[in-house]
Amino acid sequence: MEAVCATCSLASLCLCSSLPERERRRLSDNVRLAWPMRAGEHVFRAQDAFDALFAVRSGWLKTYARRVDGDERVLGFHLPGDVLGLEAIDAGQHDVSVVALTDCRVCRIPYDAVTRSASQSPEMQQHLVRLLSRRLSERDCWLICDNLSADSRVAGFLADLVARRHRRGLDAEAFRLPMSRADIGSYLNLAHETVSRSLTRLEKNELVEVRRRKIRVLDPPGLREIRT
Amino acid sequence: MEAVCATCSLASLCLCSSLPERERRRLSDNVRLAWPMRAGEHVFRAQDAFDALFAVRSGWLKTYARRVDGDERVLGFHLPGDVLGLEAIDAGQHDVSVVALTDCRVCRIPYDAVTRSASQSPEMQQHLVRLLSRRLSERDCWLICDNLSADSRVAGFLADLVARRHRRGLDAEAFRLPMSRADIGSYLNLAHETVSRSLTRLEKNELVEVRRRKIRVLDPPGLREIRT
DNA sequence: CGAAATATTGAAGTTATTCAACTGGAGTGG
DNA sequence: CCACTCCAGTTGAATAACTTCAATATTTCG
Repeated sequence: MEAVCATCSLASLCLCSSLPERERRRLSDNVRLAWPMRAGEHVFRAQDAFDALFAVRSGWLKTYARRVDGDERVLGFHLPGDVLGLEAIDAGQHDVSVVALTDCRVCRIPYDAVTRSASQSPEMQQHLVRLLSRRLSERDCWLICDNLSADSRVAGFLADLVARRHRRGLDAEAFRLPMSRADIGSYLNLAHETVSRSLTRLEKNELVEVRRRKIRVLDPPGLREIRT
Repeated sequence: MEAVCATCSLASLCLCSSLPERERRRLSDNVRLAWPMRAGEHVFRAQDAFDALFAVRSGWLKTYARRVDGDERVLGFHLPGDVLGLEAIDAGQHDVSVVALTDCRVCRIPYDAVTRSASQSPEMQQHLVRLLSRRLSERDCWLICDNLSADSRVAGFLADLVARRHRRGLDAEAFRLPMSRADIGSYLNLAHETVSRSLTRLEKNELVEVRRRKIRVLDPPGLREIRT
Protein backbone atom coordinates (compact mmCIF):
# COMPACT_ATOMS: atom_id res chain seq x y z
CA MET A 1 0.00 0.00 0.00
CA GLU A 2 1.26 3.45 -0.85
CA ALA A 3 1.26 6.65 1.10
CA VAL A 4 -0.28 9.41 -0.88
CA CYS A 5 -0.04 12.52 1.19
CA ALA A 6 -0.88 14.56 -1.89
CA THR A 7 -4.40 13.20 -1.92
CA CYS A 8 -4.89 12.53 1.78
CA SER A 9 -7.97 14.23 3.12
CA LEU A 10 -6.27 14.72 6.45
CA ALA A 11 -3.25 16.53 5.07
CA SER A 12 -4.15 19.81 6.69
CA LEU A 13 -3.97 18.22 10.11
CA CYS A 14 -0.84 16.28 9.36
CA LEU A 15 2.72 17.21 8.63
CA CYS A 16 2.69 17.51 4.90
CA SER A 17 0.29 20.38 4.46
CA SER A 18 1.82 23.75 3.67
CA LEU A 19 4.71 22.02 2.02
CA PRO A 20 5.64 23.00 -1.51
CA GLU A 21 4.67 20.25 -3.89
CA ARG A 22 8.22 19.08 -4.40
CA GLU A 23 8.82 18.75 -0.67
CA ARG A 24 5.53 17.10 -0.12
CA ARG A 25 6.40 14.45 -2.62
CA ARG A 26 9.79 14.01 -1.06
CA LEU A 27 8.29 13.51 2.38
CA SER A 28 5.58 11.33 0.99
CA ASP A 29 8.20 9.03 -0.46
CA ASN A 30 9.44 8.42 3.04
CA VAL A 31 6.08 7.83 4.57
CA ARG A 32 4.74 4.37 4.83
CA LEU A 33 1.06 3.86 5.18
CA ALA A 34 1.31 1.31 7.93
CA TRP A 35 -0.34 -2.02 7.44
CA PRO A 36 -3.75 -1.97 8.99
CA MET A 37 -3.49 -2.51 12.72
CA ARG A 38 -5.83 -4.69 14.74
CA ALA A 39 -7.49 -3.47 17.88
CA GLY A 40 -5.15 -4.10 20.79
CA GLU A 41 -1.93 -3.67 18.84
CA HIS A 42 0.52 -0.99 19.94
CA VAL A 43 1.86 1.80 17.76
CA PHE A 44 4.66 2.26 20.26
CA ARG A 45 5.26 1.65 23.93
CA ALA A 46 6.85 3.67 26.69
CA GLN A 47 10.64 3.13 26.68
CA ASP A 48 10.71 2.44 22.95
CA ALA A 49 13.29 4.46 21.07
CA PHE A 50 11.75 7.34 19.16
CA ASP A 51 12.50 7.48 15.48
CA ALA A 52 9.23 8.32 13.79
CA LEU A 53 6.02 10.25 14.12
CA PHE A 54 2.70 8.62 13.33
CA ALA A 55 -0.43 10.04 11.74
CA VAL A 56 -3.79 8.40 12.25
CA ARG A 57 -5.65 7.71 8.99
CA SER A 58 -8.60 5.81 10.40
CA GLY A 59 -9.78 4.22 13.63
CA TRP A 60 -9.48 5.07 17.30
CA LEU A 61 -6.43 4.85 19.53
CA LYS A 62 -5.56 5.78 23.09
CA THR A 63 -2.43 7.04 24.82
CA TYR A 64 -1.67 5.78 28.29
CA ALA A 65 1.10 5.71 30.84
CA ARG A 66 1.78 3.59 33.88
CA ARG A 67 1.44 5.10 37.30
CA VAL A 68 4.05 4.60 39.97
CA ASP A 69 1.90 1.84 41.39
CA GLY A 70 1.86 0.16 38.02
CA ASP A 71 -1.65 0.63 36.84
CA GLU A 72 -2.72 2.34 33.71
CA ARG A 73 -3.59 5.99 33.33
CA VAL A 74 -5.31 7.06 30.10
CA LEU A 75 -3.98 10.34 28.73
CA GLY A 76 -5.99 10.77 25.56
CA PHE A 77 -7.98 9.32 22.71
CA HIS A 78 -7.03 9.78 19.07
CA LEU A 79 -8.98 10.24 15.87
CA PRO A 80 -7.98 10.39 12.22
CA GLY A 81 -5.71 13.36 11.58
CA ASP A 82 -4.01 13.24 14.96
CA VAL A 83 -0.23 13.14 14.97
CA LEU A 84 1.35 10.86 17.57
CA GLY A 85 4.78 10.85 19.15
CA LEU A 86 5.55 14.57 19.25
CA GLU A 87 6.30 14.53 22.94
CA ALA A 88 9.16 12.08 22.44
CA ILE A 89 11.23 14.21 20.05
CA ASP A 90 13.29 15.81 22.76
CA ALA A 91 13.98 12.75 24.85
CA GLY A 92 14.47 10.48 21.85
CA GLN A 93 12.46 7.90 23.72
CA HIS A 94 8.76 7.41 24.20
CA ASP A 95 7.40 7.91 27.68
CA VAL A 96 3.86 6.88 26.90
CA SER A 97 2.24 4.03 25.00
CA VAL A 98 -0.28 4.21 22.19
CA VAL A 99 -2.60 1.31 21.51
CA ALA A 100 -5.33 0.80 18.90
CA LEU A 101 -8.84 0.64 20.33
CA THR A 102 -10.32 -0.43 17.02
CA ASP A 103 -8.82 -1.67 13.80
CA CYS A 104 -6.81 1.27 12.47
CA ARG A 105 -4.61 2.61 9.74
CA VAL A 106 -1.61 4.68 10.81
CA CYS A 107 1.07 6.37 8.70
CA ARG A 108 4.65 6.15 9.87
CA ILE A 109 6.76 9.25 9.19
CA PRO A 110 10.46 8.69 9.90
CA TYR A 111 11.69 11.58 11.97
CA ASP A 112 14.90 12.03 10.03
CA ALA A 113 12.80 12.61 6.94
CA VAL A 114 10.97 15.32 8.84
CA THR A 115 14.23 16.89 9.96
CA ARG A 116 15.66 16.78 6.46
CA SER A 117 12.54 18.26 5.01
CA ALA A 118 12.45 20.99 7.65
CA SER A 119 16.04 21.98 7.05
CA GLN A 120 15.25 22.58 3.41
CA SER A 121 11.78 24.00 3.68
CA PRO A 122 10.91 26.88 5.97
CA GLU A 123 7.26 25.98 5.47
CA MET A 124 7.80 22.50 6.85
CA GLN A 125 9.77 23.93 9.70
CA GLN A 126 7.00 26.34 10.57
CA HIS A 127 4.39 23.68 10.23
CA LEU A 128 6.15 21.39 12.68
CA VAL A 129 6.61 24.16 15.20
CA ARG A 130 2.99 25.17 14.90
CA LEU A 131 1.79 21.61 15.27
CA LEU A 132 3.75 21.38 18.50
CA SER A 133 2.53 24.75 19.67
CA ARG A 134 -1.06 23.88 18.98
CA ARG A 135 -0.75 20.71 20.99
CA LEU A 136 0.66 22.70 23.87
CA SER A 137 -2.26 25.06 23.81
CA GLU A 138 -4.87 22.34 23.66
CA ARG A 139 -4.47 21.23 27.26
CA ASP A 140 -7.19 18.68 27.34
CA CYS A 141 -6.56 18.45 31.02
CA TRP A 142 -8.76 21.49 31.58
CA LEU A 143 -11.63 19.14 31.14
CA ILE A 144 -10.35 17.07 33.97
CA CYS A 145 -8.78 19.54 36.27
CA ASP A 146 -11.15 22.43 36.11
CA ASN A 147 -12.77 21.64 39.39
CA LEU A 148 -15.82 20.30 37.65
CA SER A 149 -18.40 17.85 38.81
CA ALA A 150 -18.40 14.34 37.43
CA ASP A 151 -21.35 15.17 35.18
CA SER A 152 -19.68 18.15 33.59
CA ARG A 153 -16.46 16.26 33.04
CA VAL A 154 -18.29 13.46 31.26
CA ALA A 155 -20.35 15.98 29.31
CA GLY A 156 -17.23 17.91 28.38
CA PHE A 157 -15.54 14.72 27.29
CA LEU A 158 -18.43 13.89 24.99
CA ALA A 159 -18.64 17.45 23.66
CA ASP A 160 -14.94 17.29 22.85
CA LEU A 161 -15.36 14.05 20.93
CA VAL A 162 -18.33 15.51 19.06
CA ALA A 163 -16.38 18.65 18.11
CA ARG A 164 -13.38 16.68 16.93
CA ARG A 165 -15.46 14.25 14.91
CA HIS A 166 -17.34 17.15 13.39
CA ARG A 167 -14.13 18.92 12.34
CA ARG A 168 -12.98 15.76 10.63
CA GLY A 169 -16.21 15.20 8.79
CA LEU A 170 -17.13 12.11 10.78
CA ASP A 171 -20.64 11.44 12.07
CA ALA A 172 -20.74 13.49 15.23
CA GLU A 173 -24.32 12.83 16.17
CA ALA A 174 -24.27 9.09 16.64
CA PHE A 175 -21.23 6.91 16.94
CA ARG A 176 -19.70 4.09 18.86
CA LEU A 177 -17.52 4.80 21.88
CA PRO A 178 -14.57 2.48 21.41
CA MET A 179 -13.34 2.73 24.97
CA SER A 180 -14.60 1.20 28.21
CA ARG A 181 -16.15 3.16 31.06
CA ALA A 182 -12.96 2.41 32.94
CA ASP A 183 -10.91 4.10 30.20
CA ILE A 184 -13.14 7.15 30.29
CA GLY A 185 -12.88 7.19 34.07
CA SER A 186 -9.12 6.89 33.99
CA TYR A 187 -8.96 9.76 31.53
CA LEU A 188 -11.35 11.97 33.50
CA ASN A 189 -10.08 10.88 36.85
CA LEU A 190 -13.34 9.30 37.93
CA ALA A 191 -14.26 5.81 39.08
CA HIS A 192 -15.88 3.80 36.30
CA GLU A 193 -19.04 3.55 38.36
CA THR A 194 -19.18 7.32 38.51
CA VAL A 195 -18.88 7.56 34.72
CA SER A 196 -21.75 5.13 34.41
CA ARG A 197 -23.91 7.12 36.80
CA SER A 198 -23.07 10.37 35.03
CA LEU A 199 -24.08 8.95 31.67
CA THR A 200 -27.35 7.82 33.19
CA ARG A 201 -27.98 11.33 34.51
CA LEU A 202 -27.08 12.93 31.17
CA GLU A 203 -29.55 10.58 29.54
CA LYS A 204 -32.25 11.51 32.05
CA ASN A 205 -31.65 15.15 31.18
CA GLU A 206 -32.13 14.28 27.52
CA LEU A 207 -28.70 15.41 26.43
CA VAL A 208 -27.69 12.02 25.05
CA GLU A 209 -28.94 8.52 24.46
CA VAL A 210 -26.55 5.84 25.59
CA ARG A 211 -26.96 2.13 25.08
CA ARG A 212 -23.82 0.45 26.19
CA ARG A 213 -21.18 1.84 23.82
CA LYS A 214 -23.57 3.27 21.28
CA ILE A 215 -24.11 6.96 21.78
CA ARG A 216 -26.43 9.49 20.20
CA VAL A 217 -25.93 13.13 21.06
CA LEU A 218 -29.27 14.93 21.32
CA ASP A 219 -28.15 18.35 22.48
CA PRO A 220 -24.52 19.26 21.70
CA PRO A 221 -24.73 22.86 23.01
CA GLY A 222 -26.36 21.52 26.16
CA LEU A 223 -23.40 19.23 26.71
CA ARG A 224 -20.95 22.09 26.52
CA GLU A 225 -22.89 24.23 28.92
CA ILE A 226 -22.99 22.00 31.92
CA ARG A 227 -21.25 23.73 34.78
CA THR A 228 -22.19 22.39 38.15
CA MET B 1 20.57 47.07 30.15
CA GLU B 2 21.97 44.66 27.62
CA ALA B 3 21.09 41.10 26.82
CA VAL B 4 24.11 38.92 26.96
CA CYS B 5 23.01 35.47 25.98
CA ALA B 6 26.64 34.50 25.53
CA THR B 7 27.27 34.76 29.23
CA CYS B 8 23.82 33.91 30.55
CA SER B 9 23.93 31.06 33.02
CA LEU B 10 20.51 29.93 31.85
CA ALA B 11 21.43 29.62 28.20
CA SER B 12 21.09 25.86 28.18
CA LEU B 13 17.46 26.14 29.16
CA CYS B 14 16.74 29.01 26.84
CA LEU B 15 16.67 29.43 23.11
CA CYS B 16 20.18 30.48 22.37
CA SER B 17 22.02 27.38 23.49
CA SER B 18 23.21 25.07 20.77
CA LEU B 19 23.46 28.02 18.44
CA PRO B 20 26.70 28.62 16.61
CA GLU B 21 28.45 31.65 18.04
CA ARG B 22 27.59 33.86 15.09
CA GLU B 23 23.88 33.02 15.33
CA ARG B 24 23.86 33.39 19.04
CA ARG B 25 25.21 36.87 18.72
CA ARG B 26 22.71 37.65 16.03
CA LEU B 27 19.80 36.48 18.19
CA SER B 28 21.26 38.18 21.20
CA ASP B 29 21.24 41.48 19.35
CA ASN B 30 17.50 41.11 19.03
CA VAL B 31 16.89 40.17 22.59
CA ARG B 32 16.09 42.80 25.09
CA LEU B 33 16.69 42.09 28.71
CA ALA B 34 13.42 43.50 29.85
CA TRP B 35 13.43 46.17 32.45
CA PRO B 36 12.97 44.66 35.84
CA MET B 37 9.31 43.94 36.42
CA ARG B 38 7.51 44.55 39.66
CA ALA B 39 5.41 41.90 41.34
CA GLY B 40 1.90 42.08 39.92
CA GLU B 41 2.91 43.28 36.44
CA HIS B 42 1.94 41.17 33.46
CA VAL B 43 4.32 39.78 30.86
CA PHE B 44 1.36 39.26 28.58
CA ARG B 45 -2.36 38.72 28.88
CA ALA B 46 -4.82 36.39 27.20
CA GLN B 47 -6.01 37.91 23.91
CA ASP B 48 -2.76 39.83 23.40
CA ALA B 49 -1.21 39.37 20.00
CA PHE B 50 1.76 37.02 20.09
CA ASP B 51 4.99 38.39 18.69
CA ALA B 52 7.67 37.32 21.11
CA LEU B 53 8.80 34.61 23.46
CA PHE B 54 10.01 35.43 26.94
CA ALA B 55 12.72 33.86 29.04
CA VAL B 56 12.76 34.22 32.80
CA ARG B 57 16.09 35.46 34.16
CA SER B 58 15.11 35.87 37.78
CA GLY B 59 12.06 35.85 40.01
CA TRP B 60 8.81 33.90 40.06
CA LEU B 61 5.82 34.15 37.74
CA LYS B 62 2.56 32.34 37.26
CA THR B 63 0.42 31.46 34.25
CA TYR B 64 -3.34 31.60 34.61
CA ALA B 65 -6.49 31.55 32.54
CA ARG B 66 -10.03 32.59 33.19
CA ARG B 67 -12.68 29.94 33.59
CA VAL B 68 -16.00 30.17 31.85
CA ASP B 69 -17.46 31.58 35.03
CA GLY B 70 -14.79 34.26 35.05
CA ASP B 71 -12.59 33.28 37.90
CA GLU B 72 -8.95 32.55 37.74
CA ARG B 73 -7.38 29.16 37.21
CA VAL B 74 -3.64 28.85 37.84
CA LEU B 75 -1.87 26.74 35.23
CA GLY B 76 1.72 26.88 36.35
CA PHE B 77 4.53 28.64 38.18
CA HIS B 78 7.75 29.74 36.50
CA LEU B 79 11.37 29.89 37.55
CA PRO B 80 14.48 31.30 35.93
CA GLY B 81 15.26 29.50 32.70
CA ASP B 82 11.64 28.89 31.78
CA VAL B 83 10.53 30.02 28.34
CA LEU B 84 7.08 31.58 28.14
CA GLY B 85 4.66 31.98 25.27
CA LEU B 86 5.37 28.82 23.29
CA GLU B 87 1.72 27.78 23.27
CA ALA B 88 0.74 30.94 21.40
CA ILE B 89 2.94 30.43 18.34
CA ASP B 90 0.30 28.58 16.38
CA ALA B 91 -2.65 30.83 17.17
CA GLY B 92 -0.63 34.03 16.97
CA GLN B 93 -2.49 35.16 20.05
CA HIS B 94 -2.04 34.41 23.71
CA ASP B 95 -4.73 32.37 25.40
CA VAL B 96 -3.31 32.61 28.89
CA SER B 97 -1.86 35.37 31.03
CA VAL B 98 1.49 35.50 32.79
CA VAL B 99 1.98 37.69 35.81
CA ALA B 100 5.00 38.32 38.03
CA LEU B 101 4.64 37.00 41.58
CA THR B 102 7.81 38.70 42.71
CA ASP B 103 10.03 41.33 41.20
CA CYS B 104 11.48 39.71 38.09
CA ARG B 105 13.75 40.07 35.12
CA VAL B 106 12.49 38.66 31.85
CA CYS B 107 14.12 38.61 28.40
CA ARG B 108 11.99 39.40 25.39
CA ILE B 109 12.86 37.42 22.25
CA PRO B 110 11.01 38.69 19.17
CA TYR B 111 9.55 35.69 17.40
CA ASP B 112 10.55 36.86 13.94
CA ALA B 113 14.15 36.84 15.12
CA VAL B 114 13.64 33.25 16.21
CA THR B 115 12.14 32.34 12.85
CA ARG B 116 14.92 34.04 10.96
CA SER B 117 17.54 32.37 13.07
CA ALA B 118 15.86 28.99 12.67
CA SER B 119 15.68 29.28 8.91
CA GLN B 120 19.43 29.80 8.80
CA SER B 121 20.52 27.48 11.54
CA PRO B 122 19.44 23.85 11.74
CA GLU B 123 20.66 23.85 15.33
CA MET B 124 18.32 26.65 16.28
CA GLN B 125 15.51 24.90 14.49
CA GLN B 126 16.14 21.68 16.35
CA HIS B 127 16.46 23.49 19.61
CA LEU B 128 13.09 25.16 19.22
CA VAL B 129 11.39 21.92 18.28
CA ARG B 130 12.96 20.13 21.21
CA LEU B 131 11.99 22.89 23.60
CA LEU B 132 8.40 22.49 22.46
CA SER B 133 8.57 18.73 22.62
CA ARG B 134 9.97 18.77 26.12
CA ARG B 135 7.19 21.01 27.27
CA LEU B 136 4.67 18.61 25.79
CA SER B 137 6.19 15.70 27.67
CA GLU B 138 6.30 17.51 30.98
CA ARG B 139 2.58 17.32 31.64
CA ASP B 140 2.54 18.86 35.02
CA CYS B 141 -1.10 17.97 35.17
CA TRP B 142 -0.16 14.46 36.25
CA LEU B 143 0.40 15.93 39.63
CA ILE B 144 -3.12 17.16 39.68
CA CYS B 145 -5.00 14.55 37.78
CA ASP B 146 -3.41 11.37 38.93
CA ASN B 147 -6.20 10.56 41.29
CA LEU B 148 -4.09 11.52 44.23
CA SER B 149 -5.08 12.62 47.69
CA ALA B 150 -4.74 16.26 48.67
CA ASP B 151 -1.62 15.45 50.70
CA SER B 152 0.17 13.77 47.83
CA ARG B 153 -0.74 16.55 45.42
CA VAL B 154 0.67 19.17 47.75
CA ALA B 155 3.72 17.01 48.43
CA GLY B 156 4.20 16.44 44.70
CA PHE B 157 3.89 20.13 44.07
CA LEU B 158 6.61 20.89 46.60
CA ALA B 159 8.82 18.08 45.32
CA ASP B 160 8.49 19.51 41.82
CA LEU B 161 9.54 22.97 42.99
CA VAL B 162 12.46 21.48 44.87
CA ALA B 163 13.63 19.53 41.81
CA ARG B 164 13.35 22.52 39.53
CA ARG B 165 15.16 24.82 41.92
CA HIS B 166 17.86 22.22 42.37
CA ARG B 167 18.39 21.88 38.62
CA ARG B 168 18.80 25.64 38.35
CA GLY B 169 21.26 25.87 41.18
CA LEU B 170 18.85 27.72 43.47
CA ASP B 171 18.48 26.91 47.12
CA ALA B 172 16.14 23.95 47.09
CA GLU B 173 16.11 23.23 50.78
CA ALA B 174 14.68 26.44 52.13
CA PHE B 175 12.95 29.13 50.15
CA ARG B 176 9.99 31.43 50.05
CA LEU B 177 6.79 30.34 48.36
CA PRO B 178 5.77 33.39 46.39
CA MET B 179 2.20 32.30 45.80
CA SER B 180 -0.82 32.23 48.06
CA ARG B 181 -2.49 29.08 49.34
CA ALA B 182 -5.33 29.97 47.01
CA ASP B 183 -2.93 29.95 44.03
CA ILE B 184 -1.58 26.57 45.05
CA GLY B 185 -5.11 25.31 45.47
CA SER B 186 -6.20 26.62 42.11
CA TYR B 187 -3.20 24.93 40.51
CA LEU B 188 -3.75 21.63 42.31
CA ASN B 189 -7.49 21.82 42.14
CA LEU B 190 -8.00 21.98 45.87
CA ALA B 191 -9.71 24.46 48.17
CA HIS B 192 -7.21 26.77 49.81
CA GLU B 193 -8.26 25.47 53.20
CA THR B 194 -7.36 21.97 52.05
CA VAL B 195 -3.89 23.15 51.00
CA SER B 196 -3.43 24.65 54.40
CA ARG B 197 -4.49 21.47 56.15
CA SER B 198 -2.25 19.35 53.94
CA LEU B 199 0.75 21.50 54.73
CA THR B 200 -0.01 21.12 58.42
CA ARG B 201 -0.14 17.34 58.03
CA LEU B 202 3.11 17.27 56.02
CA GLU B 203 4.70 19.26 58.80
CA LYS B 204 3.39 16.84 61.43
CA ASN B 205 4.97 14.01 59.46
CA GLU B 206 8.25 15.90 59.53
CA LEU B 207 8.58 16.20 55.78
CA VAL B 208 8.68 19.99 55.78
CA GLU B 209 8.66 23.00 58.04
CA VAL B 210 6.24 25.66 56.97
CA ARG B 211 5.84 29.06 58.52
CA ARG B 212 3.44 31.00 56.43
CA ARG B 213 5.29 31.32 53.10
CA LYS B 214 8.68 30.27 54.34
CA ILE B 215 9.34 26.64 53.66
CA ARG B 216 12.11 24.27 54.62
CA VAL B 217 12.15 20.84 53.05
CA LEU B 218 13.34 18.24 55.53
CA ASP B 219 12.85 15.06 53.52
CA PRO B 220 12.78 15.51 49.73
CA PRO B 221 12.57 11.77 48.90
CA GLY B 222 9.78 11.45 51.42
CA LEU B 223 7.83 14.13 49.62
CA ARG B 224 8.07 12.30 46.34
CA GLU B 225 6.99 9.01 47.81
CA ILE B 226 3.62 9.99 49.22
CA ARG B 227 0.94 7.96 47.53
CA THR B 228 -2.32 7.84 49.31
C1' DC C 1 -1.52 51.90 64.11
C1' DG C 2 -5.35 50.00 61.81
C1' DA C 3 -7.36 47.88 57.79
C1' DA C 4 -7.20 44.43 54.49
C1' DA C 5 -5.43 40.32 52.97
C1' DT C 6 -3.82 35.82 53.98
C1' DA C 7 -3.68 31.75 56.64
C1' DT C 8 -5.34 28.42 59.98
C1' DT C 9 -8.67 25.59 62.24
C1' DG C 10 -13.32 23.56 63.33
C1' DA C 11 -17.84 21.63 62.09
C1' DA C 12 -21.29 20.48 58.83
C1' DG C 13 -22.49 19.22 54.31
C1' DT C 14 -21.60 17.21 49.58
C1' DT C 15 -19.74 14.41 46.34
C1' DA C 16 -17.28 10.84 44.62
C1' DT C 17 -15.32 6.34 45.93
C1' DT C 18 -15.50 1.76 47.44
C1' DC C 19 -17.47 -2.58 48.02
C1' DA C 20 -20.90 -5.51 46.60
C1' DA C 21 -24.62 -7.41 44.09
C1' DC C 22 -26.75 -7.89 39.89
C1' DT C 23 -27.71 -7.48 34.70
C1' DG C 24 -26.94 -8.07 29.92
C1' DG C 25 -24.25 -9.24 25.73
C1' DA C 26 -20.69 -11.60 23.26
C1' DG C 27 -18.31 -15.53 22.51
C1' DT C 28 -17.58 -20.73 23.29
C1' DG C 29 -18.47 -25.25 23.07
C1' DG C 30 -21.52 -29.11 23.78
C1' DC D 1 -29.53 -23.94 19.31
C1' DC D 2 -28.89 -23.47 23.96
C1' DA D 3 -26.42 -23.40 28.12
C1' DC D 4 -22.31 -21.46 30.14
C1' DT D 5 -18.96 -18.20 31.09
C1' DC D 6 -16.79 -13.94 31.18
C1' DC D 7 -16.51 -9.27 30.97
C1' DA D 8 -18.48 -4.72 30.85
C1' DG D 9 -21.80 -2.05 32.60
C1' DT D 10 -25.29 -0.64 35.95
C1' DT D 11 -27.12 0.21 40.44
C1' DG D 12 -27.33 0.45 45.67
C1' DA D 13 -25.48 1.41 50.33
C1' DA D 14 -21.88 2.70 53.32
C1' DT D 15 -17.74 5.23 53.72
C1' DA D 16 -14.16 8.51 53.04
C1' DA D 17 -12.45 12.82 51.33
C1' DC D 18 -12.79 17.23 50.14
C1' DT D 19 -15.49 21.51 50.16
C1' DT D 20 -18.06 25.03 52.22
C1' DC D 21 -19.20 28.05 55.77
C1' DA D 22 -17.73 30.24 59.80
C1' DA D 23 -14.72 31.91 63.30
C1' DT D 24 -10.17 33.23 64.59
C1' DA D 25 -5.26 34.39 64.08
C1' DT D 26 -1.39 36.40 61.85
C1' DT D 27 0.94 39.38 58.41
C1' DT D 28 1.48 42.99 55.51
C1' DC D 29 1.13 47.45 54.02
C1' DG D 30 -0.75 51.96 53.52
